[in-house]
Amino acid sequence: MDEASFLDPLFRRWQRTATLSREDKRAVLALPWARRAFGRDSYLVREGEPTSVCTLLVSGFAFRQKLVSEGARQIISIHIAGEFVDLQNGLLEVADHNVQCLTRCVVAMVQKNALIELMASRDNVARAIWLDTLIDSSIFREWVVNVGRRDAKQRIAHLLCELAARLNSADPQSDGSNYDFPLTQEQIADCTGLTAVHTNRTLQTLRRDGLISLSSSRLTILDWDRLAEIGDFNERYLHHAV
Amino acid sequence: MDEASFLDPLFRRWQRTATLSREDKRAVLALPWARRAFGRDSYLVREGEPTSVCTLLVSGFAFRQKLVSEGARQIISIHIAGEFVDLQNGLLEVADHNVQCLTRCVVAMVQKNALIELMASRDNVARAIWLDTLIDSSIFREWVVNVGRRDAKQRIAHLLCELAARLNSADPQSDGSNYDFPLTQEQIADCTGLTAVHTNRTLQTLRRDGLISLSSSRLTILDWDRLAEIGDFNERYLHHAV
DNA sequence: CGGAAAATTGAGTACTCTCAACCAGCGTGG
DNA sequence: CCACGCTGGTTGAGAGTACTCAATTTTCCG
Repeated sequence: MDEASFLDPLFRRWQRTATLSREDKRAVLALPWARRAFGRDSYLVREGEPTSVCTLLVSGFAFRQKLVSEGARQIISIHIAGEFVDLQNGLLEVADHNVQCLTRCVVAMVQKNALIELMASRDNVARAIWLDTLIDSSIFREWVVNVGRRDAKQRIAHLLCELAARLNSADPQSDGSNYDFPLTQEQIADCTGLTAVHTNRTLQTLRRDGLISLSSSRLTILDWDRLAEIGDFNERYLHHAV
Repeated sequence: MDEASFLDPLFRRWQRTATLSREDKRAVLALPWARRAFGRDSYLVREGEPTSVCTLLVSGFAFRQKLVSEGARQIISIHIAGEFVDLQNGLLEVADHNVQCLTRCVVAMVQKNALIELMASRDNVARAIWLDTLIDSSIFREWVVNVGRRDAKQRIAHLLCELAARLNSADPQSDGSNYDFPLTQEQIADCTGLTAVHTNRTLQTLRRDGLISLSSSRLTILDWDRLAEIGDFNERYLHHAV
């Protein structure tokens, strides 16, 4: 991937929901960034540590996570290529949660200050970035609902639908009902507030019901309508976001 | 409350975490707003409806909420006086959740466009507003963790701690361990993803253990340290916010 | 090819839910 | 001023979803 196109996915993403002029685009693409690669499970952000960079996920998957006192882990969101994984820490001095790679990841790191200055000077960009974080928030809210008021089958169905919808929105070429699924069952459990064992059994009932096929990291949604209905999935909360 | 001081709580709140100049303050206080009062349970924002105003809670309590298909309700956050309840909808065309009054509320309504224009012209204000929504997000994340990975006792303890900490931070004069508690048991249940019955029983064990006293809408935290420990409460995620 | 990680299965447990009844406080109206 | 009705709180019993622990199989990766 050449230099020029490295920040392109980002720009495309912002373009979708905000109005950015040619100068805005120039300014965004002029941001100084550093390319880095990370292995599975590497930390991109650590709770308690001061934040200084913003990390754009160029390829791969990442997730947000917090640990509770007994050591249990709750995953708070999944991030796909083209998304900033830590805009949420934009103005916060100290990270309040962890961000980890789900797969191998290539990222572009931008100094937080550069981004904040860019926002101060270009209000369209500021708006685009704010919007990005607002959509993240909306997803957090839906996750509160998911783990708070749905049963195991619904939670997992909802999660599968969300990922499919976002992947599809990010790349309309892709087939949202058939994609490389980056989560282990234990991670699905941590997304949904379940145990790995119960997640396993619940996935089996989804398979038995002919809703999905999931093996060796490949997910096929066999009956989107029914899966979405079971998961009470309404994509309004994604705000046509990636 | 006279005109001049109506937006004051807001300004004080933003002042705490952002740097605003005298001109910024003038611009904020010059925002056109309309005072309105609402009764208990009134809707301030309705899911699915276009958003056009931003609502500052001047007095009273409000909450965010979403309904699932079976009709169950999940409360996503509580808001106290001095907070904007729907900045989260700032750039979103259509609300993705409901906001309701928990008690009688007095609010100041500001046209969304006025706020967005203010942000475009004053980058300090934009930053303050963004920060506000980022802190909201952080609270959402903690709630995902709370309902996802804690048991009933922990969830309720955490909720009580959070409210106390925020009230205290909003008004350092107040005694955070003894405050008017605005939630019914059914609402506590909807915050924590439990049923009202189980919430009742869990509150009883908290009382029996000498941790709290709660009756007729008055909460006293008898042993803050132990309650915070049980609830796995670490206020970092509040970012010293109100 | 071998070891580790991930997925699967079984059995027993327990936390939380459901349903249903009952009590208590309080505002309203006769 | 008391009765009524409503909302919110409390209790009991039984059911069920999800958990724990532990063993086993399968898959993945070096």
